Amino acid sequence: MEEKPEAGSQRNKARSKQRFLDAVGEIINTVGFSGLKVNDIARVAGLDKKLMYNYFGGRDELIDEYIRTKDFWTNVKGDSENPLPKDGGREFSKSMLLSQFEYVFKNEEMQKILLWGLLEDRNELKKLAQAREDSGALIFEAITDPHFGDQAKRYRAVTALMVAGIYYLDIYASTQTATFCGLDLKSNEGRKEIEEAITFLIDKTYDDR
Amino acid sequence: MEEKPEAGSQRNKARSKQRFLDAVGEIINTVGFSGLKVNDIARVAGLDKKLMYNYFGGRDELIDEYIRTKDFWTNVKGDSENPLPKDGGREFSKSMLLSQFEYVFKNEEMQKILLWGLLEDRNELKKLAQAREDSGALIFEAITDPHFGDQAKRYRAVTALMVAGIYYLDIYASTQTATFCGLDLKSNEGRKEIEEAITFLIDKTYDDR
DNA sequence: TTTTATTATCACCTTTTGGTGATAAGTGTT
DNA sequence: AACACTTATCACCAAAAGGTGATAATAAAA
Repeated sequence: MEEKPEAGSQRNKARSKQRFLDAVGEIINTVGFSGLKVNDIARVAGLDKKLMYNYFGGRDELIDEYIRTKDFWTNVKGDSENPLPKDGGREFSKSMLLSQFEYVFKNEEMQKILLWGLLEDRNELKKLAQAREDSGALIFEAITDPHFGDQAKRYRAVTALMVAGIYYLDIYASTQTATFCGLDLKSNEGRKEIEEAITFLIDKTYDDR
Repeated sequence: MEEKPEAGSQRNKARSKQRFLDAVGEIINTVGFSGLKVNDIARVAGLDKKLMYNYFGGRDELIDEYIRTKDFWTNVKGDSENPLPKDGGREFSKSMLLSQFEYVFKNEEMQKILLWGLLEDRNELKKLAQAREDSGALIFEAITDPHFGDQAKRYRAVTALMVAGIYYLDIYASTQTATFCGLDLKSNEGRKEIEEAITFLIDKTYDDR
């Protein structure tokens, strides 16, 4: 009953489990959610499907485990012990939104996860959405709520619109060929317009307080 | 070779076709896109699947026809012969965005279509996206572009963020139980915050010109 | 080396799904 | 009534998909 075979050995439970998880990601990125069939996952993983049942319990449990590995947000909050910014978080907000705009655009796997959360009411996806909320709450409560005072909800609503808009526009850019409001969201020009609008709107919101 | 049997007759091609189209909508709204299986569509329609092949050619063609019936946007542009508003479209923009926010929230079928456009690269869905663009272009070119002049693209980018944000938030509200940026998008309070933010941001954008 | 436990594959089964030819049941015409 | 035409159902097939017991191959322990 040994637990840690050498890395190069032919038989390795941990490595096989990872191959199944990787296969899920690859299928989602290439074929889409509808491609997550038992036989196809096993084929992409290069292993027998029986192992999937042995190691995870079944396809659903494998997918849940995959989702759990994709918690992109818990990493974000890392710098929570920074000193309180003097500008009430104005520059922090702008750079956070702009980096989200770029990050989601480049990270198709993240786009898929976001979409997935709007499609299926799978429990693990709800947990992920909740994790995003918890992560964001830390920032709101520590930085922007104190700064905006009784206007705190106004700022949250503005942020909600921006974040949601960023998500949608990035996903749209990756999947649709058409423009959006006449802007080419794939081009540098189009994206620059959006970035400037984000900066503009956040500035106006801070100016108004 | 009579073409129009009485409405109450047992055999009626037009009515049967409509039943298939309705079945597609019902399945999308209850089960989701993954539920669009040939046998299930026929079962929900209450007809034999063979008719689906006879009348539409197959499932894909049926679905395409369904999508074609869901062109929500061509109806919107109805009032294009209105006189040019003196405020550069400020109030028009606000009321349009606010009514979109409410309309999409209440119309789950529309949410599904929007989501679908981000998921599959089906040709009919691209056409729908293009139709939205064409419809919006009329408003931009007639009203807001002239008003904003060399800032026209700035306004378009702001609108893009708002519209995209509205879509995402409404879909999120219908599918996720969690809050978004701490706001309960299902509640009147939460939605009021968003509405006020929309009004605020559009006003600031017009004020800045 | 033999033994034991783990890792992996294989063959096989059942259910689901997509698809179609043959045929029945209405509908209107002559 | 006999006829032709349209509408609808049925029985059936093939392929795809999910799922599992038996068994082989490997690695570690005895």
